[in-house]
Order: sequence, then structure tokens, then C-alpha cells
Amino acid sequence: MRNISQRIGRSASGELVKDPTRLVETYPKVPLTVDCVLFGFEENVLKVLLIRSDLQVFDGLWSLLGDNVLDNEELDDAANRILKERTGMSDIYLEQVRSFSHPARHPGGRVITVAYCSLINIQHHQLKILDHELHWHDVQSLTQMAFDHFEILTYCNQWLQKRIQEHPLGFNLLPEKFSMRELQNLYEAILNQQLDRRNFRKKFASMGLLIDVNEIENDVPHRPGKLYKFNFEKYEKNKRNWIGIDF
Amino acid sequence: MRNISQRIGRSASGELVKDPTRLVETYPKVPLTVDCVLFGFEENVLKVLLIRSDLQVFDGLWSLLGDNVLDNEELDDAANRILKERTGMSDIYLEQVRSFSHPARHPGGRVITVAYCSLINIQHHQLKILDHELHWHDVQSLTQMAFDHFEILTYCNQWLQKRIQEHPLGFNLLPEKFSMRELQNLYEAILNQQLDRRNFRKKFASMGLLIDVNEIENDVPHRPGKLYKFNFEKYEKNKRNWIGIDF
DNA sequence: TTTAATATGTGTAAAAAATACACATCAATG
DNA sequence: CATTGATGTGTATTTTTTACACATATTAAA
Repeated sequence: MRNISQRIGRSASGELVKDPTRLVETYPKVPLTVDCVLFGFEENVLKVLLIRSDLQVFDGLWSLLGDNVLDNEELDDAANRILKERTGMSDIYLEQVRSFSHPARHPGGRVITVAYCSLINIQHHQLKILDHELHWHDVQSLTQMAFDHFEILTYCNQWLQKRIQEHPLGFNLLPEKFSMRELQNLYEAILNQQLDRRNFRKKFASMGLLIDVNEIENDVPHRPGKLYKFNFEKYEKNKRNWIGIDF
Repeated sequence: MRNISQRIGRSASGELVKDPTRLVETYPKVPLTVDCVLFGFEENVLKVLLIRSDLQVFDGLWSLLGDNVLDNEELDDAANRILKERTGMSDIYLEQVRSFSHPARHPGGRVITVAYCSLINIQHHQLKILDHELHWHDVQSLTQMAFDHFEILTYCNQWLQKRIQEHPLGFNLLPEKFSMRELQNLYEAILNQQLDRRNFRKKFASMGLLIDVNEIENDVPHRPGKLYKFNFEKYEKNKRNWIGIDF
């Protein structure tokens, strides 16, 4: 093991490094991938888009949609590329969640991966299905996956549960015009928890971020609900920076 | 550019991969570092531990404490190693925040870094000062740093502001026994905001997580305050999983 | 056309939490 | 012993959260 001075890139004599390129060439290199946790919402159930693992050791198991990071490609770009390749969609909510680096997480050797979360309206996209290996899975029914992907999925699911309570991500999973019931179903699916209908509506009403479009549902076998749009402009203007110690 | 099937590691014929090691060998490799944002607290000011950059292009600028990730080293381990090397401390709060991957973020070429945050009690450790290049900096007074480290610091600072309101991190920055004033000073320094004294105390009192140790300050030039310990055991038992849509 | 089924739309009372705000007390200093 | 400077405490007000029930609109079936 080199000593500290060398490892942090400082010469022992204390003089400045003039050629950073040569310095970087001395760094160990690691295979790096991005794994996308693509969440969707269908039939009031939270889904995740998975592919059957192509590794024999994981025969029959499902895995997240991942790929190598290309040379000089930003991680965000890699994630967007995967999303585009699989769903045909761009300009979609997509966010880095965290890295996973256990040395034995990949059976082929050391591979570090960065997990990204995305929320996709299942209706709005055409899956780029190369074969029958791509599938929307119920999140709740999964128990085992290839690699450490179940751990990653679990982490991202919890991350999403927290995130959706503080940011209006959910609207990406809904049609542009949606009913209160659809919105509540979405929150209940993601939070995996029943919510009080009146208080839920009251909460969103008090935020003043829903626009009543003066239309009603037309394909339901019961009294139709009113339709709303989310007021993204108003939200962006008034983003709060909250103070509230709470643990 | 290879086609999708190849890039995701699947053979064109659709058969399973039997040798994952050979597969991984085909992945591009990237130099990977960890940068630690070591926050401290002294004289009621939030500080960050920085080192003077050793690159000539950044002459005079300060940078975070970073290092390469070693072969088969977990990212968490790399961060802990850096922390240990610099401060002599282990078993310290340390958490991954996010990765930064702009292709031009390092003048020596493509280097991806993973940022970690740590909170250190400045009194409790001995800086491993090799020379005079290591320094506790006021966070508020920084405007420019080497690499993208100012961006990383800003991100971590915001991350910390949010985190400390939901998790009891702050106690790592205080002595084991502390006064309410010290606790409030800490929150005010991190949140960069004045807080109402009575409401602050009421808030912490209502959480029931502070243990009155029946001692008082003895080195202050005014009426001494009572000292408290944080009840970590009780906190661990009662960790809340909160529901509260709010944006 | 009537009835049953089902989901929508709405309000209020009670409890809990957040906020604003003032004065007596204690210890040290001169 | 008076001054200085911080501690310790309570209450009234407002806001937010929670629990909870009934009339209404539409479809589908009788």
C-alpha cells in the first residue's frame, strides 16, 4: 500500500503536480454500471420494469435494467440512455439514488453500480421489447432477484416513498388529467398504506396546486369524478425550503 | 457503438452467459475516487476540513479530502479510511451522499467521485497534519474550490441541512454532555438560521430523547445551563416512519 | 322506470403541533 | 451590591392533523 502522500496524489517533496493526466493514469480503474429502477403504475399497483437475467448463475431470476457507463458519459446521461432504449421515452423524471459497491455483488468480479429511479406512465410509452424477457412486475410480490438488485430495489422503493411525500413526482405516473381517486390510489400504492379519502383531498386542496379542468371521468361504471391537472408552474415558483425538526 | 443486446451483456443469439468474468472484462473502466466532506463545529460556526490542492492548475485553492477507491474496496470503507487517516477517528457517522461524474470535472481526465458526509467533533480528534495544508474552514465563507468541490460541498451542505432535521446527527458534533444552548447553536449554524429559543427547547423536550444528567456547565461567565445526553437507545427503538405529504 | 350498487363530494369537532412572545432567576464580574 | 448576560419557564393564538357520516351522481341490473 502506498503511503498517504502518494495516494492523495501529492509528491513526497511537496511540490505541485504539473501534469494531472499522468496522475490520473496511476489511479486504479473500476467497471461502472448504471442500474435503473423504472417504476410504473397500473391497475392501482406499483410496478417495476425488469428483465430476465442473461447470466447462467442467475438463471430464471429478474434483474434491473442496467448498462455500462460509456467513456466520458455522465451518469445522468447513462441513465437517460437506458430509459430511452427501453421505453422510448425522454425528458422523464429520473434521479440518482445511490451507489452500490460490495466487492462480490457481481459474479464476474468487481463492478460498482449507481442506482437511478424513474417514474413512468405505463400507457405513454412503447416498450422496446427485444424478446419476451422484459416485464412489468408487481413490486410487492418480488422477493429475490439477480445480483444485489433486490437490495437496490428495496432501497429505491423506500427512497421513493419518502421522496413522493416531499416532491410532486407522482404526477409523472398519471395521465395529464386525473381524478382525485387516481391520485390517491397512486399514493396508496407507493406508500403501501391506506389513506383517509377526505383528508387526502383536503391536503391537496390546501396546497392549491391542482387545477380543476372542469371535466369529469367518462369511462367509469359509477359516478364520475372531476378531473384535475397539476400546476407545475406554481409549484416551481413557490418551492418551499422547510424547517421542521422531526425525528 | 455496440448494439443494445451486446451492451447489456446478452449474446445476440439469446443464450445465457456462462462466464461472467469474461463479460466484466469487456466493460469500460473508470478511475473512481471518494471525496469526504468532513463537517465540524467550533465557536458556533460550521466548519469543513479542507486541504490545499496539490495540482498546479488549482494553485492556492482548497479541496475536499479525497482518495482513490482501492481494488475490491467498498465505497463506505474507502470513506472510512480517509476519515481515519485524516482525523484518527473511526466509528463515526459517515454517509454516502451522491456521485459526481461530469466528464471535465477533473483536469487530468475522466474521474468519477462519490461524495460522503461526516460530522466530527473537532475536540475529539487529532488531525493527522502532515504539513500546514490541512485546515478547518468556515463553510459560509467559501466561494471557490478546486475541481467541482464547491459544488459538492454546497450539495452536501444542503443535504446535511435536511438530514439533521430528520435524524439526530448533530449529537456527533457535540460533547457527550451538552447544554441546550450548545445544541441550538449547532442547529442554527447548520441551518444558517436563527431559531426561537423557547420553541426549540420545547421541541426537543417533547421528543423525550434528552436525558438530564443533573449537571451544569462550569466554564461559562454567566448562569450555567443544565447538561443533557442524547438517548440513542430510545431513539433507535422508536424510529418513526412518517407519513406526511408536504411540498 | 325503478332499484341497487358504487363511488363522489363535502364539513365539523377535537386533538395536536407550531408560533409568537415576556419576565423572573441565577451566576459571575467589577 | 449593582450590573451584565444568559438560563428557565408558560400561555394564548393559530395552524395542522385527525377521525368520522351522509347526501348525491351515475351505471347496471331487475
